[in-house]
Amino acid sequence: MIEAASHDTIGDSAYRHIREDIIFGQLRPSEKLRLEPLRKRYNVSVTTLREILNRLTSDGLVVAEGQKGFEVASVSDADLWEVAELRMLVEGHAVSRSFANGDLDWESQVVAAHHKLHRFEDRMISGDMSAREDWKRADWGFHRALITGCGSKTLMDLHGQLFDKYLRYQILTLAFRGEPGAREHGALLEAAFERDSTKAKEILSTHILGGVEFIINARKAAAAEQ
Amino acid sequence: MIEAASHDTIGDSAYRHIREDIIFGQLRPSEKLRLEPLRKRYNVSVTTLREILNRLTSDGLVVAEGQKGFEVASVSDADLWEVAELRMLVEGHAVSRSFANGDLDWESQVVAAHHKLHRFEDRMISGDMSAREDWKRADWGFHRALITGCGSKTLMDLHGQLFDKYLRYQILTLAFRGEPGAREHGALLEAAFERDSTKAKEILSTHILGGVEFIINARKAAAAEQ
DNA sequence: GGGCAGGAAATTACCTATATTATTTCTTAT
DNA sequence: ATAAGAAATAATATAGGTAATTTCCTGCCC
Repeated sequence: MIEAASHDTIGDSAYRHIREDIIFGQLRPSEKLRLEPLRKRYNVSVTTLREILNRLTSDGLVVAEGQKGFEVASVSDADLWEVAELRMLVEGHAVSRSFANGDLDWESQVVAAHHKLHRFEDRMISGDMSAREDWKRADWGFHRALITGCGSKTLMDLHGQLFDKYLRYQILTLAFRGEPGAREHGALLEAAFERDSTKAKEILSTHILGGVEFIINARKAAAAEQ
Repeated sequence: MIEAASHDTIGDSAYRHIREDIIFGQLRPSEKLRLEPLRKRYNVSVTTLREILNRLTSDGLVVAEGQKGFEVASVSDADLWEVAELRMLVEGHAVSRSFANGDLDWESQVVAAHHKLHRFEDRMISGDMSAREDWKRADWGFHRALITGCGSKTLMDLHGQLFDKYLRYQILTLAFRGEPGAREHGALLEAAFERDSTKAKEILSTHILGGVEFIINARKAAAAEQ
């Protein structure tokens, strides 16, 4: 969920790789990140690896304790709530700004992003779960498109951080809510046309809270199966 | 503005040191951070130094470009606006949550923090500018105390990041607004007693916007002097 | 059997040294 | 003056080694 830059070092690309592996669950929550095995897995030296883990620590996806090394940030319902609440706050604000500033180009981008997302949603709803990762990327793309008009890089970066953390929970629980989520996306598109940011914020809150509830139920079910 | 942990490594303490030096202007905005001189200055190896700079990059206080190395994040009026706006949003939200949850212990902490701040403000207003750094720390302490009741670590961390960035602008311009700022702090304390979060948000917005205006004027004046 | 010491093994944090690669600066010829 | 190429500089990446800490194992005692 981070764009590749033209000038990037080995460290940068390994950083993105590890970051995605955490978000997409290849590296499990609370998993101990031993340096030697990881170094081999990502084909980098210990030094470079440590630089990467330090960055991820500042991102909040990895925790480093004393001299005990690194591990993947843990997950909990409480943390999910915190992340979701902040996402509502920040994304809601960004959407307002975007609606106020966005021009026709922006509007077109939003339409394009929604179209793409909608196609994937249709496939998912009709039972084809193979495109789950692509669908998630399209979801990310649509929500990003909605806020690109906000005109604040700081705000966009912050949103990216929060969205990624939220996304990890969705991926971990394989959560696809189906039609309700898709309907909300449609309603968000409508609100964008009308530049009605109050309405958009409401939908967004429903959307995110609905997602949290869904994820928490899925987590409960998974825990009960143990 | 970051608490020292009991178990900290050389890297951790150097990280805090460099961070403070950026925020307090010892390392100037846009300053190129050459590895060899810095290594000597902070008594660490290149390896450790690079780990630290990578962390600061994720914090947004340092930027790393391609293979051109690191430099201190630049400053601009536009960036200040972005940071200030986000601080209003996040701190306002945190204050609401804090007012809703805070118990008597919390209230007492707020009183204590305000008392300390008030003393420094008196000294500053009467012309004694020697305690500028202490005053800034007390300012930080008061704003932090107001939100400690929010009950969300994610939110507190995020606020810390934003406050630090804002603080750098204040320090860089040696900004002390005097009585208006002090009055607003008093009003915030009052709002805390009354648990009136709407009022607190309003005061906070005035407080931060007033600060931004003051800083931008000071920056203009400094630029004109060149 | 459960808990608790003590020591061995593993792991991390940190440093130095070195190779490689990219960028910047300086030179030189046109 | 300008463009091309060479030299110098600086950043990235790797390896290897030391010291300190943590973790794990084993035997002992209650």
